[in-house]
Amino acid sequence: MSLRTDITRAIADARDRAVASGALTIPGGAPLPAIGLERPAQPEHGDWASNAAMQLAPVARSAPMRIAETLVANLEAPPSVADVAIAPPGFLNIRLDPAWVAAQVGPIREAGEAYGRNLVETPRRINVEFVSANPTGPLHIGNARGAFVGDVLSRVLTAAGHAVTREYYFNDFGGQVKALGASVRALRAGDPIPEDGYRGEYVKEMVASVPDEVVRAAEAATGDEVDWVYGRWASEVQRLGIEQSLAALGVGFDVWKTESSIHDEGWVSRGVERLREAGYVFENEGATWFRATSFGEDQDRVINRSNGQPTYFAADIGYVSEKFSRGFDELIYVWGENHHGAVARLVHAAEALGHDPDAVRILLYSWVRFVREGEAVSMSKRSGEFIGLDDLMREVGADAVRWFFSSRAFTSGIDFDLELAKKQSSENPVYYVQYAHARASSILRNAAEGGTPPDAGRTGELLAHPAELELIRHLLDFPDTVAIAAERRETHEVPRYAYELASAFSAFYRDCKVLTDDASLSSARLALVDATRAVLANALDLLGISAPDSM
RNA sequence: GCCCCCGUAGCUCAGCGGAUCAGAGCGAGGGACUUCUAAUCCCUAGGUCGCAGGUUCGAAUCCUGCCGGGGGCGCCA
Repeated sequence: MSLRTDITRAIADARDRAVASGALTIPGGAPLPAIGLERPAQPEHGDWASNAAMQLAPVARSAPMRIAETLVANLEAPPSVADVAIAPPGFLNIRLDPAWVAAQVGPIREAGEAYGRNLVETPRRINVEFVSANPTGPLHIGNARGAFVGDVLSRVLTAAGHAVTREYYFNDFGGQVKALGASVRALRAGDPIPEDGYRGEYVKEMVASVPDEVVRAAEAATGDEVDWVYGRWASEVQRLGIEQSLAALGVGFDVWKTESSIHDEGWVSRGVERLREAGYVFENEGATWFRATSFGEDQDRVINRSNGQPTYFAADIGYVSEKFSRGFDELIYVWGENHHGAVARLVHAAEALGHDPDAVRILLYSWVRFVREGEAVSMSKRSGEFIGLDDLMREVGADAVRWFFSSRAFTSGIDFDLELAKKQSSENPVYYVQYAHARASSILRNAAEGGTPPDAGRTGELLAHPAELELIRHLLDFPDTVAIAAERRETHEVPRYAYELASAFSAFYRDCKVLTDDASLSSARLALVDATRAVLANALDLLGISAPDSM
């Protein structure tokens, strides 16, 4: 499937043969360690290197160098491999056959958009829920990270071959909706906004456009219901705005789910009933509780409050059932780390409902600290003090923002300096990658005008320059990059890869003139340019970033 | 008090199921444009990988303790 898996498998086979023939003994039948394979930094260490012998040393109770020799003696190398050298303290340094490498241009080019796709042997049905910001105001820059982490992760999982459903969950049921409604009511009446109300400009804008039927419904209502009437209307307005903002960012969703629908369709009551039958629910002090302590948590969790209102957790119980009922193999939740406290109870509730707890994966991304000229910018919808996501995209640019968020591990807390981002916008590495794509496109255009067609038929013999081979080796890395990112549910390796590919292409451009008097060589190099252009486009597509034909 | 992330070059961050890892981008200094796109390329500078122990033949990477930053520990979401 990929070079990495080919070579790894060959080493594993060599090990197994050695064990079968008695050349390698594993005392006590100890479990075999995984075979590590990496791209060495120094070229003299080959194209790939494996630490398999050193990993095996403790379980085989033998010297790494001797094991390495045994592995090499039993190795049936794939055609891609030219030779395998042993280096102290026991590395296998693997060198690829340059002619084989050069001959891969054709297959990569033919695969085109399909290259680096459908890599997994067993596709899974995966639900990715992300953003899920409350519909109490516009998206602000605090929501940006979740949006791009979820979006890029979904793209990578899809590319790897999984069936991904992207989902947004609207909390339209909780007290924050009532608080939003109370703010609208207060502003309309000229009263002060309640303590827990919302103070943003957008609330005032909404107040100016409350439809007549909403006003009539509110006038007909009594007590708290007045706030709910305004709140339901206002949250629906915000919800539409959020959908538009996300669409403008290129962040798409397949399913928009509301908390109220989870309640209305009975998922919550049925879920709680199932938990009750399983013995995980009890009543105490007028409230209904989930016995989280059965799963090692330090306290039990309230499902229904003593005032009769369900908690957010109640909806989570219903929602997790509802999601599994749609046949997903895995549920991914992209949450901000402030939800850390809710992780254990959700996983345990899923387990108590009879689901595989490992199928519920919660990815917590760390907070972004937004800084403007050294000062932290506070972000609060209630105070109305925040920077809109739409504003950020206008200020800094969508491609630069996407690159910024997708090139960092989501577990790292990061600083986002708004002034610096604007200043460095033109220096952003994303443009470097796009530029490489534009440059490749330009060469292909020139060739087409000059009547030189790309031809990958003889690249195996015609392409041998170090810069050519290095570029092709990078192209060959793409499927592994996608597969590893998908497997780890970590996508920040993709921008890094894209940058390195662009860099290898720049070196090639510097060292190898594509359009020359030698028609055969030109055609072969054009095929390489075309393959590179396609892979750059594929990598950028994984990030949701455009691949321009000219800049 | 307990739990979870994080601490690596001036800045922003990779690397962290050990070895063949001291890395990238930006910034700083120097150089290359009658070009298949200079939004590019080449060179230079720089870090006791927070601190202290431990495990190991070998630790940025694993363990323990401290220090520092962030986030949790609600009948809030």
